[in-house]
Amino acid sequence: MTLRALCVPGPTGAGKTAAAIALARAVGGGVVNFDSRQVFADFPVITAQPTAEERAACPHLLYGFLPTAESLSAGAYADLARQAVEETAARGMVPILVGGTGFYLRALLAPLAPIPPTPAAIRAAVQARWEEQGTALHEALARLDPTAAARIHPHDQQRVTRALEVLEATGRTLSDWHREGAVGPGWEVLKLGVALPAAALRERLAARITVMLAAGAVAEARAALVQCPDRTAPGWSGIGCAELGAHLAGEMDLDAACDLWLRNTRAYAKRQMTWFRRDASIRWFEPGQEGAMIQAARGFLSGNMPG
RNA sequence: GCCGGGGUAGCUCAGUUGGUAGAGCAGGGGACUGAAAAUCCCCGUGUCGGGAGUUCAACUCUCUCCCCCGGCA
Repeated sequence: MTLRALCVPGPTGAGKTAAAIALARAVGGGVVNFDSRQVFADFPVITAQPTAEERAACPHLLYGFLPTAESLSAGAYADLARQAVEETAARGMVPILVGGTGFYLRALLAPLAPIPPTPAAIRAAVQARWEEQGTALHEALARLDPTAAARIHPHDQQRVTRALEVLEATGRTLSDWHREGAVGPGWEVLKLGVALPAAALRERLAARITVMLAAGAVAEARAALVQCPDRTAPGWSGIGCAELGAHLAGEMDLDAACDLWLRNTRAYAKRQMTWFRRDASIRWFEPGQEGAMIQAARGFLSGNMPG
């Protein structure tokens, strides 16, 4: 029988956690995270991970397990998440994917090309070339892999260097790898998104920072700085983490850090919506509409409704 | 009151020797195949504080008034 899962995508601060818990209670579910920041162990408050009380409602997987110094690639995430989903289903529970990282969700459901991890040494070498040559690297890529180069903007450091890394590490071009279709997990997934109008979301985001500060966000960042003083480490790039880190390093006062934190959060929420809007399979709800979400979920799980 | 420094895009500011203005941030839209809360792309007419004068032409020079910020009284 095909595995059926629920998915709750949406921008940061829209109320996904509450909706997911309501769904989990109603259908006997277990939550699996697909948020690239809530995986970090040192930032439970700043990344708005579910609280202990919330987690007590049902199993929660893939939250708060990664050290600040480590990164989790989309591919590595997908492997972990696939296991987590299958494990949840094996326990007789409905997997409920919850999060805001569209790329992670795609990596899990639509899988990535099966490219092996690129060695750190090659990656470092390509980065060094970018530092020296910058945009000219795109010209090199255009000669080696014109298809990939055509799709990547010359200024896009991450994608230009990634394409070159893959070529050097595997001897095959990125576009060649992409031609090779990957096999998806074959699950049936019902996507019930949580979002709200921009003006309303803004208010929530501002209020949420106040709540996070009251919940010890600054102390959390201070403790994280002891654990991992290198603020260029992956975990420190989270919104709120970076700004509070800068504040603790004496680069700005707390008010300035919080202003920046809020602005960056808003911009991020906008980018998330750009990603999710494209996904026509998402049915959207506003916070507080848990009843309707549960109804839709029950219909889907009873098998009478196509995903 | 006097002496400086200012008043230009929602905010912070650039504007060479006069040719009616442009960056960053914010805001809006978009992309996204292992860094993704990342990375990147597109979108800028605004009484250039008000008024007058000089000039073919003034954000730019002159006068005057108003308002900020320092310092001296």
